Amino acid sequence: MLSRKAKYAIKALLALADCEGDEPMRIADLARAEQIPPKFLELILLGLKNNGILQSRKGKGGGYRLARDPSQIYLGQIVRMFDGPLAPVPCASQTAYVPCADCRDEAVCGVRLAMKEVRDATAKILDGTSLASLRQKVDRSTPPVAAS
Amino acid sequence: MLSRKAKYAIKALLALADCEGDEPMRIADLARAEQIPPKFLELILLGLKNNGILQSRKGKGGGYRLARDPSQIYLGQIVRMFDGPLAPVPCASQTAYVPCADCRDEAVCGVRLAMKEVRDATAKILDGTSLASLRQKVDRSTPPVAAS
DNA sequence: ATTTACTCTATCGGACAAGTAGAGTATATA
DNA sequence: TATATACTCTACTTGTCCGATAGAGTAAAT
Repeated sequence: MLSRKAKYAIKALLALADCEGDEPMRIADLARAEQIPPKFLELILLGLKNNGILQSRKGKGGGYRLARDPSQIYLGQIVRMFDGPLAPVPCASQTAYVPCADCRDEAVCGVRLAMKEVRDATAKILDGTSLASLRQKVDRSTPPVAAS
Repeated sequence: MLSRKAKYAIKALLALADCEGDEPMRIADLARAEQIPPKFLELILLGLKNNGILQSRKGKGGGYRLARDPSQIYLGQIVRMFDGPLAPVPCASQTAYVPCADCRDEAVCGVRLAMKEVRDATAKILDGTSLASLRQKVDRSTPPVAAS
């Protein structure tokens, strides 16, 4: 399950990637646009900043903007930052491997083997999807509508 | 994250699939073999029985056995039974779709789009892996060792 | 009749997610 | 320099759910 934090983070980042103006966006505006509790979003954006994904400016005219190009920000990093490893079980994680206590012989563990497949598939998707490519996908998946 | 319940369930089912003797296995034996708290396993096996995956026999010589052939029991069903839908967000679920409150326009939601990919990949793996095929995979992935 | 083993309900502690509150700090602008 | 603006940070609350345990009850074999 994706946490609200991760979900909100991705939504906010997509919004920031969209408004390509170099002007930073305020927390309050972002919160209103994406229907996120403002104080909660505050926490999330702070986290993103502390992980080098956002830059901030204080004071009047301040706010947040992306620290890198949208094509260089991958969902995998965001999800891991808020929700931890992608693998459904710690013993199947690549980035945060932890053996499990109950497990006679890991090499013969069916759960681990199946979950490793799930992890690999998930990682392939999330580490291969940047804000930029996700935006493109959304555009492409939306059927073109005649201008009204 | 896979819950302990789902994990224990898969391990227990694999053990039951392995000991192909038609004799039922007792909770206590299964618990010992797989390092699972017995009373906890009890709950899990009961759940599996109530979902038609196991059969039970009471009294002396009783215990649990698979209700179907191992090739007809898929991980997807087990995981969903204990952990709910596979999709990381409810709005990306196929079997238990629920729209999310915060979402101006679902058709344009990048989170949903990306998570639908994750769900599809996960479902393809888990709904395509039976106890029997998982067992084969384990056998194949274990490097053949000279008999000692 | 008695032992064995599953059946079911209730309960508990602890962890963690989601959200809130409020004091503090840096910056732009008048 | 004064002041409003807007980010920074810590702490706390509240509720939910997971993992696990306890114990009384029921069915079946011998």
